[in-house]
Amino acid sequence: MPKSRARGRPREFDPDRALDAAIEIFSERGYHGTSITDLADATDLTTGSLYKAFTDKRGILLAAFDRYRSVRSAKLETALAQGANGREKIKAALAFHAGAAHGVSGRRGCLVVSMANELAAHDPVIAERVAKAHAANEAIMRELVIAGQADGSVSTSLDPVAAGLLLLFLLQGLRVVGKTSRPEAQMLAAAELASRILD
Amino acid sequence: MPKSRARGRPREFDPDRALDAAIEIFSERGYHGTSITDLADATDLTTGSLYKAFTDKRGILLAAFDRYRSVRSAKLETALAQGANGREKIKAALAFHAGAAHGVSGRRGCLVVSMANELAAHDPVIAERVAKAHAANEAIMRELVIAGQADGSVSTSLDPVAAGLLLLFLLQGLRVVGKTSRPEAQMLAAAELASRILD
DNA sequence: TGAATTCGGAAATGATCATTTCCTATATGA
DNA sequence: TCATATAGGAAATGATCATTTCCGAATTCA
Repeated sequence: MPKSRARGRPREFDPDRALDAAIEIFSERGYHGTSITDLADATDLTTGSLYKAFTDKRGILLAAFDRYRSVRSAKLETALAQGANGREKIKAALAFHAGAAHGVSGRRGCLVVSMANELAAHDPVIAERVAKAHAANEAIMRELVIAGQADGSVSTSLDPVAAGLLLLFLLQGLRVVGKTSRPEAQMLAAAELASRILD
Repeated sequence: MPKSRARGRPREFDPDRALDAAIEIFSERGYHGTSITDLADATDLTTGSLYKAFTDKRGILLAAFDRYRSVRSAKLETALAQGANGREKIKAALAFHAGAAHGVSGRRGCLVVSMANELAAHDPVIAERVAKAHAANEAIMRELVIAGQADGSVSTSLDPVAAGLLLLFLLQGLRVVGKTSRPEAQMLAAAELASRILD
């Protein structure tokens, strides 16, 4: 049977579109630097509609954070699929993040980094989501190291746990430095140099 | 001749002490997350005294930023002096930052990272100071690579420019991940693994 | 068709914010 | 000693903030 429609007047806007705008603005200005009016302007919605859909400002952030994560994860997955072996996949991940850490998207910044810095110390829920995001990326890198060791593209003398965390540091640091723009080639060259730890 | 005292009523508080409190609170809560009342409470001063000494909220931040940089730089210098050669100095720098990226100071965070994320995109003056701070740390790391190549502790196949930037990514990333606490040993082991790029 | 429900939207609310003002206190310099 | 200048401190100011309220519109269910 087809799922029955919701009860009252149907929502006229796409919440995901609104969250995409929220992601941009929260990433660039931070949580406290963004007002509901800013969000209403960016989404072309009234504050009432935002409150009805997301409860409050923090609700908008939480939803935006989750969407940011899922969108970025999907894009990373396709980038990783390009790599033929563990080492190549690690280089693809580094290139993926370096690609986001320059120009417009570089200056906009990463929402995970932004929330880690601004809110993690005082908001346990945000802290947990940030920690989960970090743990997920760390795990991806660690598994790529292990896969590379299995396929012979990564040295077996490398500790996968420490290497996974090291690569996480790198990914996050790229986005911090990227806030004050650098040429793409420079970011990429430095990031890919990290593959030397795999020798 | 002894420098003559200033004209009016002498200031009763030590501005550097006030800035130390401002550094802590700005690092932890961010600029927009910190109110003048918060600063007045933390410094045991009235808002009037803060405004007389630092002009406005942004002036407090700017002064705090400069003080943070000079205090941290001095501590890094002494940490580096421990290293016998280029490689050891690089490991000392990594250990120095890893040491700040866990526990209480880890959760407090780095003011440079915080300002890069929150304000660099919209405040050109802050952006320039952040860029200068990054460039300074990058230069230190680059020069250590070059010194290591001269003393034989670092491979000459390494590009010092790219390596300097890579190490900067690492230092900043450490502070981001450190916001959601990790055990010191874990941070240190991962950070020091970066010395593999020097082989 | 009509009761129930949710949405869109504008205006109102009360809190908090950065900053200023005003007054008193304490110093210098002539 | 008195004019000048700056600090300390409390209270006032006006703007902005997040959130709520209220009302007309659009939809479902019986």
